[in-house]
Amino acid sequence: MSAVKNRILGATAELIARSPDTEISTRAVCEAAGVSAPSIYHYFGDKDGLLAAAVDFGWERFLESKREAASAAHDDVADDLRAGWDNHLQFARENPGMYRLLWSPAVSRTSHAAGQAHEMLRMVLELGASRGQLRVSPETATRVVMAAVTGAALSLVSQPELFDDGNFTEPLRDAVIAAVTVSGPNAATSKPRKPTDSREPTLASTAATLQSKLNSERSVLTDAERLLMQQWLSKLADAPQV
Amino acid sequence: MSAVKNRILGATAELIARSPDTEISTRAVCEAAGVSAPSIYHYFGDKDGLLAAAVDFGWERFLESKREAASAAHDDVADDLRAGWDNHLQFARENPGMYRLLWSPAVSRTSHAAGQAHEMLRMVLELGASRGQLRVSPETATRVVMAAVTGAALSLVSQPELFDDGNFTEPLRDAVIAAVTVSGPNAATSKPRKPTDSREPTLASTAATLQSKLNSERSVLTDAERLLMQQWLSKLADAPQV
DNA sequence: CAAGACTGTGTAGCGTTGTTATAACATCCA
DNA sequence: TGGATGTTATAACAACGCTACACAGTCTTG
Repeated sequence: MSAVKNRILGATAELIARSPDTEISTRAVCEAAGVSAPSIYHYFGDKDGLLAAAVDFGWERFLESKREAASAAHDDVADDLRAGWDNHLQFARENPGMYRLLWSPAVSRTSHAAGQAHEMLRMVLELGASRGQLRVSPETATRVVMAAVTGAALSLVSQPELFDDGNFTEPLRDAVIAAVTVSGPNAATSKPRKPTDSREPTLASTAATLQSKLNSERSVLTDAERLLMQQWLSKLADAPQV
Repeated sequence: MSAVKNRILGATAELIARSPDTEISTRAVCEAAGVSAPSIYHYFGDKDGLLAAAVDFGWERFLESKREAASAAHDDVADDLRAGWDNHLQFARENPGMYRLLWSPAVSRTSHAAGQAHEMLRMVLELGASRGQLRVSPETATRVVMAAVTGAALSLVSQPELFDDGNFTEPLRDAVIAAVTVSGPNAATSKPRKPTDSREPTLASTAATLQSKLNSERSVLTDAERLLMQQWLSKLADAPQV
């Protein structure tokens, strides 16, 4: 690949990472890369082609760095799914600008990154299906997991003020994985949920109930007591069930 | 509201719906609405303001038409979640352009639609939590459900070639709902230590339930935290109901 | 009733954007 | 050496978001 092409790609990636609103101009790319306008169009056709190439570039580098660790190394497909989910979220956190670009109307049709991720996930799931570890078809499982993880990632990078604190990705991840896989022989090592009699409230659900009641009703506690208690109730309500 | 403002808003909505790539120009809006450029800036400040207003407009109309049907009409919060989920997906399917716009970098910071949806969901979930139907805190449940449904909706409207056929949204929906709620329509009626006439657990009864569970099960709290919490739970459980 | 203030709209134009026609430059094979 | 090919720069175009300014309508105020 041409050195100039790589320089343009690198400059674009850096500008995307810097720009908070993911809106960069071709002229800024030219200045940063030390080339002039027509070079971009010579190599990438148009602006969308450049952005798509930059997204593919970043995505590919990330996948490359994680491929050996992530790809189908486990006996239980649930472990593969967990690893893939976490990697996906890691990429989104480290490259928020590029991740949002992936869903930009113009780019999403020209970039191959999303399709690649989809395809990789499907292969992992088909392997799991061949072992009888899937509760639904590999196609459906791919769509379910992919939609959930992209939703989690986009929420994180796109509305951090609503989603950043707290830990909502793990419950979602485990719920999705539990929904598409059968609990295999190794399910003991990975506990999505404690199999309880579901009509009986759990420690966590009771804590959640008390939490809301404590907010809405007057009680004998002082304000300071109530505040500290709310913190602990949150911990209890969101803690993984033991 | 000014008639001209509404005309601009309607023209913008129609252009968004027509344009496949969600990229419209202010000049096209002017021509379609029969006004000239400065009017847009007089009413909406800038282009992002116009787009955000258009998204809010469409979103608000959708919410209005569905509000009475969706809002907390059921005894089981899981039914509310199912209805809300389906409504959310319906809006995305009917207004794909606007839905994608909701996640556009510039618009998502100026539009209130996403925040409104988040808030409505949180209120539904807090009501469910007060009935003891939630497995996690309302905040976490809101984030989990919201991330999942937006992921499903965005996948549908943004990559229909990968997601449109087949039915992946229902498994995802049910998995998420099962993960954040306790199952069973009467999950709230499990026996507290201090039984009351009402089928709904009281603040005192919930505190008592948590107290016993906190003693018998391991939790994430330290010993000191648990001890102090037990004292406060005793106060709550024994306090006269207000 | 008249004068001014305010609001809303149109005209014209600014600066910037994505994009391209054209030409100069370098490199390589004959 | 000489053209053929691939790559880069100059300059410019059309369309864009946006705004300064002037004019028309309505409302307040004396």
